[in-house]
Amino acid sequence: MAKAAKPLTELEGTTALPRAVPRGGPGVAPCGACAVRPLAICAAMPLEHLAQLAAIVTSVSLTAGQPLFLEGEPARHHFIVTGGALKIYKLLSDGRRQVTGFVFPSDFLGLANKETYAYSAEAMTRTELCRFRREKLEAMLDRFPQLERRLLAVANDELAAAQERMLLLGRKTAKERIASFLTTLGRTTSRRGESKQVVTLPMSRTDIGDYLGLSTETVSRTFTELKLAGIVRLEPKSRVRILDDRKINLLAECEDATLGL
Amino acid sequence: MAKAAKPLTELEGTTALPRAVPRGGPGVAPCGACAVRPLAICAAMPLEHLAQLAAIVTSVSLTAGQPLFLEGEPARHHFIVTGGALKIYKLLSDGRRQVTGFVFPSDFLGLANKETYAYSAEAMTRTELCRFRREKLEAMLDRFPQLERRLLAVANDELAAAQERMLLLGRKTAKERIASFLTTLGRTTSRRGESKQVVTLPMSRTDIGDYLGLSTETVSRTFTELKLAGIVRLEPKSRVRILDDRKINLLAECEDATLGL
DNA sequence: CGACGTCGTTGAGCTATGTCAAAACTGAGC
DNA sequence: GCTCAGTTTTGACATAGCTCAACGACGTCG
Repeated sequence: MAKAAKPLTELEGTTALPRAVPRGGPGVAPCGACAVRPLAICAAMPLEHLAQLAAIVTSVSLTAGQPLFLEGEPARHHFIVTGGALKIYKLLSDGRRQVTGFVFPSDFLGLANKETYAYSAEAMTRTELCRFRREKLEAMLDRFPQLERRLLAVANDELAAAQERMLLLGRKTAKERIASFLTTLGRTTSRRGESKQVVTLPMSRTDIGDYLGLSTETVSRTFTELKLAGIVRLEPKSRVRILDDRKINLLAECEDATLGL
Repeated sequence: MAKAAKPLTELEGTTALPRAVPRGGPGVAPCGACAVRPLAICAAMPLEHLAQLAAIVTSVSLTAGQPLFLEGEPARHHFIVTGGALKIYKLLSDGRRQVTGFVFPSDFLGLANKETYAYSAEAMTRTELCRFRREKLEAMLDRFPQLERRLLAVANDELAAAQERMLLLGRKTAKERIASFLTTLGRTTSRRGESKQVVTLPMSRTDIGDYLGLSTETVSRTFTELKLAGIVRLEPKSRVRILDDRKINLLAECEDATLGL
């Protein structure tokens, strides 16, 4: 849980506090050398104008558990994650929580927001991000249609993923949810080059439960079930090794399960 | 349920069948006179170039129960609904179904699709749509950045709505789901000018169940509960009258419940 | 206008998953 | 290596919502 750390935006807003968090201003973290650029929307930026992007970015970093922003705050920034991992979530007034997504390096963070943030975002590990003032990034979109096109594609993908999640939340059993979770996470981490057989879970059981619409206990029990069935092995450091690819994909029941991937 | 009618795209694809369904080609349904344009993305089209939009549109109509397209088919078209109502849904291999959305006049239909449709779409009542070949609409986006900007805004809104639905599906009780459903539907229909107190439900109890992640029986029971609690009245012609605005908003627990609207 | 098929409602019992509580593990610091 | 706080796992029990089944309402079509 959040350790009552103040959200970044508050720390910085209009106050004159020492800027503890941003690590560098324009030019300090040149986009040209960015490791996640090929996968991020920045890849759509024409190389010769990359400096314009670098000129409006601020690099920020968060420690585990630190909120980036809270639902309902004025949405002043967009972000691109360069390292670490965050969760985004919505709360009900009595504390029930739905984690609506996990955000990883190269992901764009800021869609779905209007005047205010539509959800809260909190770092799960030490996290690095590029921060853009909204107006400035949007002006950039005007100037570089390729960038806007790319953002639309990202929104499209997220929309498709959201519908997949609705199917999961509305109609899948606990076992299917966990299986889908593992295969989907495996697919996204392998997109960034890592093995698909070993999935690292930077989030707690509670977060997984709140993501899948289950209780912590059910998540835990279901992991044990999958373990006893020989489908996964639970390894140290929050790693899960997928032992039986076919079975877990069958359980996950995503259309692409039949691909046997 | 679908009456085994063939999806529109099949009926028309490359075959030489008489085009029974499209009601008019370019120019026949001039965008200038379109009743939903002010609310649809077409509103972002500069008036003086509206003819270009009209030039690439085909008007199609569906009868109740007729599929527009099926999940997995090549996604050749985008649509804008001009009349009626559709449901979009995803299926699991054993027939479990998640209705991921209802689509009403002025809504854009086509986001979230990649090469193939990410979900199936089926008319719930007699429905009229404008149909655009994907490439052509996308070429239009290139030419009219305002249009693309508008589409991005739509995607944004849908993303926010999707997250709200995840909260509903993952964490709300049956009563809260039905209450949220009614208030949200009331809000969208009032956007198109109708009363907010009387909500018309063009969809069956089964559809509502598949939309909210509940069984038909639970939907039905919950409606009766709300009725007995004096919160709604069930009227003929699938209408629901909201008697106690405050209570239903409290139940719905959407952040804006506190607005008392 | 009456019969039929579909859809919605109600009832009764079942089960997957939630809740509460305690035990076992894990990792950070000392 | 030991301790402590937090997390995960396991257990026992409770329950919201599901399933199966019957009944009722309603619109449609002959």
